[in-house]
Amino acid sequence: MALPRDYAGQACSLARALEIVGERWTLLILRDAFYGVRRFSDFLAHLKIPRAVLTERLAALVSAGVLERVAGPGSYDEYAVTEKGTELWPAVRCLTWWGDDHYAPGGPRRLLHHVVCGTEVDQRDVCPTCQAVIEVRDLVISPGPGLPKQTGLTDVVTVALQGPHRLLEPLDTKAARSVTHI
Amino acid sequence: MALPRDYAGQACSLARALEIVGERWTLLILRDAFYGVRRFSDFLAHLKIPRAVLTERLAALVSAGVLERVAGPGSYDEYAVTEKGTELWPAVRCLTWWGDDHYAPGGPRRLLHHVVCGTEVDQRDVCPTCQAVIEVRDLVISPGPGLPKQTGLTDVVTVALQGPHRLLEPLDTKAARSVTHI
DNA sequence: CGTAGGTAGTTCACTGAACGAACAGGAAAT
DNA sequence: ATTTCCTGTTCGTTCAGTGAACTACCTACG
Repeated sequence: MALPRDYAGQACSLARALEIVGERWTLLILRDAFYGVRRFSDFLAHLKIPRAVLTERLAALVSAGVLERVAGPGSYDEYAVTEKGTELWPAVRCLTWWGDDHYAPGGPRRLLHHVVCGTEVDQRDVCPTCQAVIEVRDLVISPGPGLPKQTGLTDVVTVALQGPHRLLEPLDTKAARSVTHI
Repeated sequence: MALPRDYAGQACSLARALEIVGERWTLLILRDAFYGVRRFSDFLAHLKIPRAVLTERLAALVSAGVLERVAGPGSYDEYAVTEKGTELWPAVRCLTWWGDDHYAPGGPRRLLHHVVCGTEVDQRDVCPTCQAVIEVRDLVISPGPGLPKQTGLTDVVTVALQGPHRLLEPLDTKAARSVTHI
């Protein structure tokens, strides 16, 4: 979306929000973070984003408190979604839903189920079975009917998301990496 | 957000959606359209956006079917939100809510009430009183506690939004204009 | 060890979009 | 008839995005 310039003079909370997540690539980075991507190289491989832009966007998101830089299992840092960041999930979900409705002729590319009961959730993150609002961590994402098969993408994130995966749970990109080498 | 370039190769509905509404200014234009702005000059005055950019964004939104160009009361065309466009309301609302939560220390800048019962609505467009999902047209927006008073902005849209206003109802910018001339 | 390769950046030249001011043609107001 | 308003278009400048090359550090393996 938007460019790094601010929307000066707009007495509007939407403008404030867009100053944080409105720039090109930013929401896609955040979506990947919800999917469990945590490493610089994994964002890079999955999004095919210029390295300099990824560096800048991650720094901006950390600075805004949407992501935080934490020590990973190895000696490399990882980027994790903060509480403030998880509160952006509804926005990501709404936009994705709209895209599915209008630009996914084969049906949704990804499905979301409630982890405790397995029910597919509605557009408002309310579980039809449990009648309760679902936490982001209690959502499981899995490939949907509209997801193109075998598109030649072999990056570790794409491979790791071939199966169901709980949101915000770090992807096991190490395992996915070994799969691609077979 | 983003720039006019597409997010090629992303098998993701979020990327599709961002190709439509992810560019800089686009969501702010759409927000104004929900507020009832319909004329080129009113978007221009309220957003302080370069004319060439506004021309291009409006054309892109019309081309995408989010807005449609209709004959206005005078001899000038107006831009109206389509059904496809109204389906983007949840995304606009989610982002605005997040901005209010984190960047509006004085409370929400705008309040939303259900037109049939007057109840303030929750984050999911569900009316706590009616227990039903609310249509966009049934929402009334009014100035909230966090809205800065008397910021020197005298554009017709800002003036027209000083009072409560039903979403998608065309703003009476003519009346607002005469007010500013007093 | 030592080397080869992976990781997380930085730098740089090129391209393209955003910006703001000036200009243009038709409609409205007086 | 003249002026002002409205909806654009044009144009030069500025600035961000792009992709390739380069750097420094860390890890794995023989």
